[in-house]
Amino acid sequence: MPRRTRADMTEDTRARLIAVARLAFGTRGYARTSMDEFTAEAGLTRGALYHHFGDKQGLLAAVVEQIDAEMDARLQAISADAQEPWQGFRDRCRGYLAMAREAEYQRVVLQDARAVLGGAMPGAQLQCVASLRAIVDQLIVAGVVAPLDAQAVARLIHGSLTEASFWIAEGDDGDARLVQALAALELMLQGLRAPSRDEPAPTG
Amino acid sequence: MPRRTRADMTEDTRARLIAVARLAFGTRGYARTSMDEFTAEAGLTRGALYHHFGDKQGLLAAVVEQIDAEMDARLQAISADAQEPWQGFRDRCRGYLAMAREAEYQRVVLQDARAVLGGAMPGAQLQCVASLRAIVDQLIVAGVVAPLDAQAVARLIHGSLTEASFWIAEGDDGDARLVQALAALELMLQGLRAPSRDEPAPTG
DNA sequence: CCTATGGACATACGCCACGTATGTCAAATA
DNA sequence: TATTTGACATACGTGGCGTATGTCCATAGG
Repeated sequence: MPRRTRADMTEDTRARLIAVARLAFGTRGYARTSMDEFTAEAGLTRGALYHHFGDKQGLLAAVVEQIDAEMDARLQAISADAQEPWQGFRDRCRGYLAMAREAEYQRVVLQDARAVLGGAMPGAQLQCVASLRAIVDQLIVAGVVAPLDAQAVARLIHGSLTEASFWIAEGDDGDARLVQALAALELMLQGLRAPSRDEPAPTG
Repeated sequence: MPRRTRADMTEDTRARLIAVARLAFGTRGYARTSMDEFTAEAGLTRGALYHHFGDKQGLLAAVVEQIDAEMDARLQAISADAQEPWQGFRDRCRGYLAMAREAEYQRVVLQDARAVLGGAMPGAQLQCVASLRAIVDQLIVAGVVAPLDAQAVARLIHGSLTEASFWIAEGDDGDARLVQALAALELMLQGLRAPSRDEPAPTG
């Protein structure tokens, strides 16, 4: 077995391409990133790019997939070490709201990916949303959350959190907006809970 | 007073430019719309475009402004003729969820505008969101909604509704997803209501 | 060990599209 | 009627994407 096989070097350049693209897309944005300059920064040419990813969109898809995978792993870690299922769900939502404030995530995943890769990118095709849906499904089966469509709940929550992350990032008042958003989120999530037996159904 | 003054004709071409661009952006999307072809369809050249709107982004901003104004007017009509304040708020949210399913709105406002005009476009700078915030503010003052930050609540709701509109549009099962989304929305909105005196505070 | 094949890139080309600079003509104004 | 201003059209330069073509090296097979 040779020390460095051909497949290894190939995977290296792929990873390097994605890493440099991730940085460029995250800072300059997708449209303002030239494939000539970008590949030069990676020490390659456009030939390597189109060989591996087909076109500019394919590169963006690869970058989004990597960012999404990392985000999902971080969120799974949060919801995993929770004693109560509801707490895991709640903490995961709060964690996502905090993480989605990162400029790279907003720019690449929430802005560019949606426009370039079509409206289906976030939140369909996103591991973050799929995991959230699974958690909601478990909560519904356990009777903690009211009997609703798990997909609908997951998308509603995901949408509110992403939009809130933009709002928080717009403000320059530190974490003041984050606190406000978390308070409002708390009540909206509470509304999803299945009513206990001795609790009267809400009127209106 | 001449029958058709110069300013009238100018406004005509402006309106025609916006109308044709609105159609093109709504069907082909922003990126795939050539300014050469588009202006030709309007019976003009690119000279007229750059004279009135500065650049392609300026044209998109004008189109978004028009679409948003129309949407806001339709929503104001809904929330205006409601006997109870809460009903007006609730119906407005439901109405927006139904309207946001339109392909033109999704494509132009929710997809392209966010990426091209920056992340601040929807929902800041959008009349829809500003009106929703005002309604929430009134409900908070009236004690119907819990004491929260109206901006945060409005953005959370707006985000969930836009995301849900994409999810509904992705499905081909008619209005089944709309019904599911409305059910989940109902509970999330109920969670925002201020607790009445004889009602115990939610635990957890 | 030698050859052939295929994949991993680099190089070169054409095309499209945006923005700008310049020109023209009609309307408003004095 | 002379002048100015604004509403367009025309022409040009530039940048960037995708593709076609070429080259080189690693791996497989005899």
